[in-house]
Amino acid sequence: MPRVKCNKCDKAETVLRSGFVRGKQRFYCKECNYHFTLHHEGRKPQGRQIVHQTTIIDIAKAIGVSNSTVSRALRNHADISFETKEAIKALAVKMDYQPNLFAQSFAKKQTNIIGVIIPNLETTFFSIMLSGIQHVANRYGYKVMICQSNESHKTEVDNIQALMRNWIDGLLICHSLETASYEHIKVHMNKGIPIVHFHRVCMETETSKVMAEDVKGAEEMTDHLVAQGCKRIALIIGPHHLGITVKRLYGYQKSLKKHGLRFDEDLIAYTDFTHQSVIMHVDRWLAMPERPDAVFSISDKCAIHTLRYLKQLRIPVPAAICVAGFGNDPMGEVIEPGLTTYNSNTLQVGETAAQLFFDQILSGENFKPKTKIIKGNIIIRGSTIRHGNVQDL
Amino acid sequence: MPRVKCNKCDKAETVLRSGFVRGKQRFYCKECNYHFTLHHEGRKPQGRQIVHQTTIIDIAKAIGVSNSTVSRALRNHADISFETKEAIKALAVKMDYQPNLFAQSFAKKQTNIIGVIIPNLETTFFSIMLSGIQHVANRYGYKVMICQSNESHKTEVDNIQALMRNWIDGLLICHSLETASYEHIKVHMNKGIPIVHFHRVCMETETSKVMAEDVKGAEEMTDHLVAQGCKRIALIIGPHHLGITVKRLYGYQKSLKKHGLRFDEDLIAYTDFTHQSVIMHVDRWLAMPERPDAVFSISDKCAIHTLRYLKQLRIPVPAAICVAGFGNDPMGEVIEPGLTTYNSNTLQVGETAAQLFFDQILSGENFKPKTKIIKGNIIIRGSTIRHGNVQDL
DNA sequence: TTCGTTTGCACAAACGTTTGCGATAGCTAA
DNA sequence: TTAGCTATCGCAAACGTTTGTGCAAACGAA
Repeated sequence: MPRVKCNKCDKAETVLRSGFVRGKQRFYCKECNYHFTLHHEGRKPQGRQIVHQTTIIDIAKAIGVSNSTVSRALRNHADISFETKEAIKALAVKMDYQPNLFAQSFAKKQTNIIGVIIPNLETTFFSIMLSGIQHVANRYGYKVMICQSNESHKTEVDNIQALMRNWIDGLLICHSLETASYEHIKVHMNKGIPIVHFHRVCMETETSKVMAEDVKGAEEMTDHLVAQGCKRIALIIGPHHLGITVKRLYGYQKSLKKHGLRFDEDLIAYTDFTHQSVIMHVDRWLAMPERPDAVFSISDKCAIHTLRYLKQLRIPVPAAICVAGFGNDPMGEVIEPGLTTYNSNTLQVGETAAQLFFDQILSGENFKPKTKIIKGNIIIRGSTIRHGNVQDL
Repeated sequence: MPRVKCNKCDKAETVLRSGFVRGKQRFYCKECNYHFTLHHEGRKPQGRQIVHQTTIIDIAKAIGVSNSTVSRALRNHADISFETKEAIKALAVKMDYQPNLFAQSFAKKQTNIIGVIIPNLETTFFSIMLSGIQHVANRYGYKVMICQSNESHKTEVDNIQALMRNWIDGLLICHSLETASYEHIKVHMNKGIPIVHFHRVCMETETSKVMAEDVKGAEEMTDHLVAQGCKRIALIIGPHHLGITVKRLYGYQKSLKKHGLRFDEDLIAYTDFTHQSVIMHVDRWLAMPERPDAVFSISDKCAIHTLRYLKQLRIPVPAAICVAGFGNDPMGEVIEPGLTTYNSNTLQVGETAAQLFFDQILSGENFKPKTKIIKGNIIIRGSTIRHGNVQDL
């Protein structure tokens, strides 16, 4: 018989062993018909054992007030007397109190975190937009949580799902190339979490949107190429379903029409912006009986691929073929000849996206989604200058 | 007399008005000596009114078990019977249950968020490392919260402070240029939150570190320049206190010594990596009676500034001056002549940094900080090739 | 005085999940 | 049978903060 006393009757002779539960010896008191295990200490703290941080409760105990008073004092609530406030604040500093933002967010149901989904981080274009978002967010005391979709629709959906699980106060998204359906966005439209689209926007949803001057920019660029004497202007665009594809194609067509040039479907390359797909189309064009005399890409990255490939083939740029891009990638300034491009003010696109989010949460119920077009300007460099003395604008 | 009944004695005739409290009429019952205000509904939910998300409690009520059972069922705990588990899981799907990660983290005192502090996002070099971190983190189910220090020490300190307020499970940091003291890191060393340094590391702390082959890379590059016939090799480095400055300078000196070349302090440029500071030093060098015949920059960005500036001055590269960089910035491949550089496997640096964090949390108490050196390789391009037929390695 | 008002603080619920342990019904082996 | 076990589930604390409201004391005016 074990020498253990029953928790109820305090007798030892009626206690029997009663198996194990979760690895601990269990006992049974016949008289009380009572099962129990031994445990000496109280409830143990669980989870990773982190060094104890000073809490509001610690301060409250130390100074002899309630924790609500401490909470209000630290937040300068009017209900607390000046003296109490000062005493509490001083003690908080002395005890190195750091508010547990986590508990705070939990209580307020507000995280002060914005989720951002972008195709990837390595592309300068996207990282610059991201930087713009970050700066504005920081100004409002918000943190930014970033997910990369890697241009995969599935990853994008997964990321949204993860972010939306009560993490974020808002979502800023630039869709992946693959994304053609927007159900994953619509599902979250009624949850009260503001969603802002930027760069690659979705026209099907009632969300705020930020984009470049896609139509005007493409039109201006095509105008410029025509002015340089180009008559067969090839166009590198993205997938059919992409907004910027549609809009920049429209601007291009508008310009052609204006100048009485024929639109040739064969000069359009729907790509996924990869090196491979660009080269394929350039090869195709070069094999045509009537070669294009200009290539306009709606992405600087692809324009640079084209430019380098043409140089590799010893085809003179701009003499034989002009090359123009869109987006003002820093690399366009370094390559030779310099790449003519449209400066779409990438940083400002990011900043505006974040700003629209704050507009929305600050205006509350009666907010109507806004669409902002960020003004840009054409930058003319060597890759399109045929008759000299054209200055950078 | 107001027609209001006392909450205690239920009489109306003894009740008097008793001022206003927080904008609401207050009453007082003479007989009970009891103050009260009227309020009809119960406690209202506060904070931003978000659409109600299904919680564990909802499921528990719907199916008639306790919430602990639901929690365990969803996490596949052994204590729950197969049938119950299946029923709960099915209902969870049906009710579109999304676990509140926030409450989860709060209860477990673990956020599954890694904080990352980098100088900025626009620089390709950093955004690539960041991407590496992200990919590894995602593999482990962690999210990444990013802060930019903008090369400012104060911002860096502020960011750490903010992140450390119970937000993050770990901190990955690449110090700002200004950072020369590491007190802000040491303060957090004993909080049980793993800290990993990458790229710009801190040698004063017992933290895990990831860096490139700084000494060997600089030495190899200098060797290469010497092999090209260069005898006066100028060096662009960062501030004195920076680890990569010290180590790459050391590698450079090692090579000079090996080849019997004199070390000339005048050929060393301590910069802050800005365009301006680079140009200043290049001007200084060009004005010297004995001009350098090579410029080696420990940052590709500065090497590119140099290269472009020399081209602008019509100084032939590499014929008059060779230019070499470090870091394998994609731009080095595009510029003409191509920039010789040291490929430090930036992506892998980021990946390894994240991996070291997971190594640490997985190994628990008995973890010893590790230092990993990421192997790199020299990439030889036109900017340093003087006697032809040197192949890319 | 005495009623009416303000000031300053305390109490406790609420947030959603995890988890240590209690507890019972039913099962198994002696 | 019955003592000893196991399988399943419930209860309630704990996490740290915010916030609606109760309430006593001080204060002011009639």
